[in-house]
Amino acid sequence: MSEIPADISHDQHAVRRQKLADLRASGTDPFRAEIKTTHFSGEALKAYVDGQDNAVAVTVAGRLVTIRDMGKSQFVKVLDQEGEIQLYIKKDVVGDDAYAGFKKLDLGDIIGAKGTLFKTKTGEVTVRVESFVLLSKALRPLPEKWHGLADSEQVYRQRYLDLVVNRESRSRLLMRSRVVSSIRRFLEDRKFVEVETPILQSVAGGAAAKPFSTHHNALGVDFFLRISLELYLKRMLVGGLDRVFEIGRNFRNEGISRKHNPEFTMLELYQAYSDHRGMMVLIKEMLTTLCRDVLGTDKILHPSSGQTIDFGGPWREVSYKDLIRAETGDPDWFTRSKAEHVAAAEKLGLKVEAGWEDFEVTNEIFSKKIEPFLIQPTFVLYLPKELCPLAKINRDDPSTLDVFELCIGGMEVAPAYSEQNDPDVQREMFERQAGGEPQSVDQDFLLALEHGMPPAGGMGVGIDRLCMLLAGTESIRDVILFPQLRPAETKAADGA
RNA sequence: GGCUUUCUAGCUCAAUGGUAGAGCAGCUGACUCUUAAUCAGUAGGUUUCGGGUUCGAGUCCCGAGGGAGCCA
Repeated sequence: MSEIPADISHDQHAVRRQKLADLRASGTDPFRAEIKTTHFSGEALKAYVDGQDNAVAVTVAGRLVTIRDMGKSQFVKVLDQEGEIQLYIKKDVVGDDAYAGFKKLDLGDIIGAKGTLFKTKTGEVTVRVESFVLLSKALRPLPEKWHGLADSEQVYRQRYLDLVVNRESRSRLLMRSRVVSSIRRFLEDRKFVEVETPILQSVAGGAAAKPFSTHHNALGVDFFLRISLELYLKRMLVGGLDRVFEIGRNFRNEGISRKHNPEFTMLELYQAYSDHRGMMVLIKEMLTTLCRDVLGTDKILHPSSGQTIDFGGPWREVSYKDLIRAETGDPDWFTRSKAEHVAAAEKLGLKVEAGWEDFEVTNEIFSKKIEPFLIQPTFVLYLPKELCPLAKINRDDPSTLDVFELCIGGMEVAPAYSEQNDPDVQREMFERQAGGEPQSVDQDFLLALEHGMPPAGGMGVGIDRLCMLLAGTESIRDVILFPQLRPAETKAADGA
């Protein structure tokens, strides 16, 4: 009994599996071929000498993303790390058998090709292929070539498809790599030393946030994933590393939104014998350098406000208190009672939670009515002392701290402090914040401070948000390769 | 967590409560400088899942799941 073979022509996966089986039957393993490339696509395009067709030999490799078949010749494009390059395959150059093999290739296959560079009549530098090899068979089709991949869920869950098919995603995510490497270069040029500190911590300190918890089996103890880098980097200052930084992942067990991913990347840096004023100079230099490195300009468009953010000019400096006074129209705001603050906040249309402290009511005005409108780079100086237990108290106004928060594009991009290094004051501030939960005070850090930490300026920069600014995007998911999603049942790969 | 919205072919999208369609991709064929190549032909669906209303549901209702946005 023979079955009528099923028509698989509509099923691209089945068609490709059949091609794979045919290749294997003919003795080639389409996953084992080797090639020595000589150029990335971008390098090859640059290697062409104008007017001298077929003078330069190249071997390139990449994923087949476009096929234009004209019978006895075809133009195709392959994509590699640097972008696309066009290949031209002619039957009478590669020979009948090879050409027939080329016709069997599918979009998505990874191939290598050897040939010489020439310019087509429309002026595109192209490889005239002399030989090629299939390096890896793609068993699944690529998304549509013109519209790309639009379904945001698939974009995030199958980011590799997004990267192949959506040019903007690709350049945005590659930009992030350049941001990080530009920052590293900037800091290393200024003698900052990069270190790595623990992610598993028994006290998750340095910020106010809910941590993730986990368990170490052999030690039989619970750990938290770090919520900031701060306390361990300051131990480095105690240890005599005067300029340190770390670029690393923090984890906060809170909601997920356009602006929040549970794991995100922070740069934190500490510089002995500096202070918050020194940090202002440093961050301005760093961000202008970064803009020039990555974008080649000082000015970037901020889409939601329509404004052009200018990193090049002087940056505004204003105190927290002045901003609040201006927003509320009340010059005596900071002498008024909590009840008066609550009433005024509600008048501004804000919801005030029952359990809030006085400073939280005021800060709600800052976060809802002021911060979102600070589009141009703005140093907000001298925040109320309740907002951070790790900074030095200001001498002239002991209700405030020697700190700033750099706001750009309506977001907090970089908080910086004159770091608290008095162990007694630090202990007091920790204990007040801990509110009687002794286990949440990092005693080991306080011990380190008692050994003496040099006066220092310190700063944190949210890398994700910085990238959002530079990329002109409104969603943190656009600058994170694999943003956190709810686990979904994925379509299993078949084992046919 | 709440509200709003969305889920249709591999992908991008259509379809008054009345026979589920198109473009790209696929398949067959033509074409030796194409640029979303072109031309001719052809196949492809558990409309996310489970219930319900109805003579009849992709469409209306209820529930579940995933995504997005707003709020917390």
